[in-house]
Amino acid sequence: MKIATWNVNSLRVRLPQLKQWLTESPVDAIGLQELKQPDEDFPAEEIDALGLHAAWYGQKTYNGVAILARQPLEDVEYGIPGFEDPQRRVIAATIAGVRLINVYVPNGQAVGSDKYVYKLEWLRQLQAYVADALARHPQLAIVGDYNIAPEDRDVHDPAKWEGSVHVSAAERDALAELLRAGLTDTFRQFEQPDGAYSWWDYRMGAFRRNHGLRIDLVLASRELADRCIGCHVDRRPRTWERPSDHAPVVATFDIA
DNA sequence: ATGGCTAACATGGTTAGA
Repeated sequence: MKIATWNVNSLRVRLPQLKQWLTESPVDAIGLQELKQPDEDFPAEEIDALGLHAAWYGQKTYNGVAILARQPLEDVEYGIPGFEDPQRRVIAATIAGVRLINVYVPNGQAVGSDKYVYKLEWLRQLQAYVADALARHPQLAIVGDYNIAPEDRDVHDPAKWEGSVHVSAAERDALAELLRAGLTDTFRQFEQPDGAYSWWDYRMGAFRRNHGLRIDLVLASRELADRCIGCHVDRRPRTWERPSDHAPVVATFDIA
């Protein structure tokens, strides 16, 4: 079973690339972030034509998340229960017995800003949600754009980024808390090349120079992590015409 | 050099992303 995550940065613009990538690199399930479109614009027919089931939770202009899967989606949940949040950033579903939560963690803009405060509060809400989900679902994967680089090796120039948003201690602590609760960063279960990132700024030739961050993650519960047999970033779509600034990340599990 | 690019909304220039 292959589970992927991809921040498409506008599903309207990126639909052709999504279709191409899913055709070339079939996965069993994928979490998409930053749809940037209202629910009524979701390309349901085109996704159906790919042979995929889907659930989506969008909004105009900003945010928006979706799950696509080969098998039907069961027990779809929208947002974090009990957390009133006008920003649509979370969707969950069960696929072939695996619980999949797809998240678009707030950017945070700058340390100390209102958006940073919101990001940290949002992460606290996510921690509680995840603790509950882990208790209910032994086979749990939480994929998405975390907007946090877990460690300095996930940052192209740690000295330049030190203390700033995406790497600050409070953000990394929040992510570490998720891992302590019983999740594994599947990417780090395996030997990886240096400079493996999942996002590169559109500016400054950042992709060409590999000036990136690894902020898109596939986290897995113990039971699922034990069956994980690989995880990689697929940089190819970042080389295509009019790319998303994020690349897809794919984890493979030894499950039917 | 604190910008550089891209997308949405708008239909020029602002907001947001990371």
